[in-house]
Amino acid sequence: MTSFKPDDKHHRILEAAVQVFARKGFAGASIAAIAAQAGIGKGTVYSYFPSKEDLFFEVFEWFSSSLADRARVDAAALSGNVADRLVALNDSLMASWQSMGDIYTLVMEFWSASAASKIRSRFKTAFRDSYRNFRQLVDALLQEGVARGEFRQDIDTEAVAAALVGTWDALFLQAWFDPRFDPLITGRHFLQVVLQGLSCSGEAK
Amino acid sequence: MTSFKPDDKHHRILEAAVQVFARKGFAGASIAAIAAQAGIGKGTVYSYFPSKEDLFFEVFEWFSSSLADRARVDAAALSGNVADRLVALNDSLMASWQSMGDIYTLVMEFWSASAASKIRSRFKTAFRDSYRNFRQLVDALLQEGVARGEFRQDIDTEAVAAALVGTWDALFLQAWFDPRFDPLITGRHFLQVVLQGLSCSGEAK
Amino acid sequence: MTSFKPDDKHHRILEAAVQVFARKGFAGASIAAIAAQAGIGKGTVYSYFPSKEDLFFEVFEWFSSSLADRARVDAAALSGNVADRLVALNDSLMASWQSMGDIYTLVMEFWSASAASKIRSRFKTAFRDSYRNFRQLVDALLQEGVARGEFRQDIDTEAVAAALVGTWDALFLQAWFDPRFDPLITGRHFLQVVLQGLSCSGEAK
Amino acid sequence: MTSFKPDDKHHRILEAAVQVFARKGFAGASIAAIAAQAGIGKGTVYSYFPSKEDLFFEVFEWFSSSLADRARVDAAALSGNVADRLVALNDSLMASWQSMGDIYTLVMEFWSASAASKIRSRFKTAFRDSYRNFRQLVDALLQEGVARGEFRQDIDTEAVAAALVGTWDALFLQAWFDPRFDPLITGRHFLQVVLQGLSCSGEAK
DNA sequence: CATGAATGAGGCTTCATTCAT
DNA sequence: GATGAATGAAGCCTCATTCAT
Repeated sequence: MTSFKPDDKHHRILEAAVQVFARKGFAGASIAAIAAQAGIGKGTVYSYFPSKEDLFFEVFEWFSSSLADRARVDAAALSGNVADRLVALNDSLMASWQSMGDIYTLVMEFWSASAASKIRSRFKTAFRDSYRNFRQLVDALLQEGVARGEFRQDIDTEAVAAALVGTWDALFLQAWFDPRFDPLITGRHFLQVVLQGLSCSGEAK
Repeated sequence: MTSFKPDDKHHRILEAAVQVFARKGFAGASIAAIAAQAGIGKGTVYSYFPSKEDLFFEVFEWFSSSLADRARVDAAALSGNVADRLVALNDSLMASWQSMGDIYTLVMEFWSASAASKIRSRFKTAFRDSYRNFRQLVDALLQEGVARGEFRQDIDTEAVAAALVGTWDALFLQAWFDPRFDPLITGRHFLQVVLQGLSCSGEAK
Repeated sequence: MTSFKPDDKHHRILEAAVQVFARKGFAGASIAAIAAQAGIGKGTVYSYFPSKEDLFFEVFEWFSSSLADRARVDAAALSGNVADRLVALNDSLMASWQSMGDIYTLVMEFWSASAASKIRSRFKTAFRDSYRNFRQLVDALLQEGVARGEFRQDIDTEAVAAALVGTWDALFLQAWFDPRFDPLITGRHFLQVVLQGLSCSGEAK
Repeated sequence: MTSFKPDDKHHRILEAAVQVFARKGFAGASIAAIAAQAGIGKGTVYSYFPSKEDLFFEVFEWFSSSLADRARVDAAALSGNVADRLVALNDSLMASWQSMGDIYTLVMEFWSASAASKIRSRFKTAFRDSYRNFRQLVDALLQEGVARGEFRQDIDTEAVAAALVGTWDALFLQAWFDPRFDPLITGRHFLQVVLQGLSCSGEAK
């Protein structure tokens, strides 16, 4: 997950920061700990990052773009049936989160930072854009489904895209709190219902 | 939203803490600021709460049980059609979040606290239980729908309940990041699709 | 050891203070703890004692005069042989300390207070007088021994008195640090040597 | 008395701590005051000592080992006559204490710390060992005196050693309380009596 | 009189950041 | 460049003391 040119100091620090921020949270992580984890001196961190918050923000950017890349690749990977591609996206995302292991806690730290850190507006903007992008990606998929006649014409693809994106987020959140909870299967089962709703022109309500 | 008997000191402090934690986050909030907001001396806080973390946790408990109460009431309010009740729940939840205003950021602080604070396990457990309860509440609704013949027999109600709960969470989160985003309408539109999927027995996939 | 008219509030507080100061030291003892131990309200302490330090000083005075009374009684009790009376005094003092149990730590707190508390000069003066009195008491005994012909004429009774007083103090101190150390027996054996030195006109040095 | 390599920060802080603890006591001394006395920042203290209590304990260790070294040297210095060496030890100890000046109050703080501080057991153990060592040192001297025929065979050298050690402690304590009191002369005069008692085989009691 | 709620000064400790080496 | 020693602001928390009830 975290792979850089191993000798690049900037990356070494970033990798270390990922670990330490994930383990201790933003407030609990000390520059000293990050430097130690990176195997360098405290002062060196400041030659590469202007402040602890900037370092944290770069961790966020790296994290966020890693995920976006992954999703983009997944969405493009399959062709043909849109429904299958959505299921594949579900599986891939859940697996992706699962593979992050301890790093997942970073997400919660990012949320918190966007709510209350000194540079919250930077986080908020980035989060907003990141969500917009992801929604667009899913929206494009859905529209393709509509175009291909897989889905009904009258659906609000933007709304469904937003909701699906959110559901994936939230399923993994619940899974993080609850070891008994299986987000992948839950996601799949739910997706079946949604796909049903997308395709059949029923009289629900 | 935050209304207590105005002369009860414990409540005064809790109210102040809600404001300050929401504005500054857990780490950024100082006991001094909370005391000032409550119009009392710093030391007084400590005759009502053993520590900053305990105070924060009580804020969480208050917040979390307020929401749970609200949801329970909403779910029970209407009778008859389950689909309508789910829509009502959607509307009520979104309105409820919306009415919280700045206080919403607390949720993100709670998530962060459950990831990295010194009392994270308390938060994790409470969150887990809180999600379980909410899922059960929605699950019960869905099962009622199945029993009443509104929904198909073969759906995984638990999965759908979990996903819906998550979707509501996540829609509001996205709305918080993005002023252009309307969670209530988005939620309704998505819900229509889901309800469609729940009711019509199609051949999606 | 600590016996007062049980319904006298002043004494109740003093008794409680003895316990708490002994257990926690001056700095570690809180007025709240003392009040609780006395079974009264915090504020009440201040109707009887102007400040924590004054309360502590009264504890000191009580302690110190209790000991002085005891010593005076012991010294007067026996008549006849001065040597025997010194041995009896040794035994009585050591038993007296021993019977104090946990309260002994107060002595160390008093020393500390006389070195560094805000009212150190009060403590110093009181300690000085208390030592002077005790030295005089022992000196009088020794002089009686000289007068009775039990001891040699050429001894510096004041020096011996001071040293004996100090030895008793210090033996018990060592015993407090070291459970293997028996101050009573050690005191007796040493006293035999001293009595020997007091009586026989030898050519040592 | 307190002399270290002047440029070693660890020692600079220790020296400053000695002064401030002696002047204000453990509870009354603030890290800020110690840092100021050392001419450094508050935070620097914590890169050399983990806590105020640890710093205090190191002051104790320094103090205690300084004294022990001194005593050991003194005891070894003279050879020949044991009686003379005991007198020399008396003189040296008293002079040693006297030269400490204000620093003497540390002893009382140490006692207090061993009675009631949070790390009392560390102090108690250290004190116990320190007393044991000093008693052994004096005991060895006395046994040499017995072996050389200077002293009688039937004396309890351990008891006499313990008592002498205590007497020296206590004489200086009395002197600290009472400016009129001369511990050196008092100690010498008393020692004459003890030496008499050690040497002449009399019939006292 | 007795109480205990309220206070705020004060102290330990942490840690982001700087800067001389 | 890299380092880590030094700093001091900032924050949690305790507790002696006051005072309204």
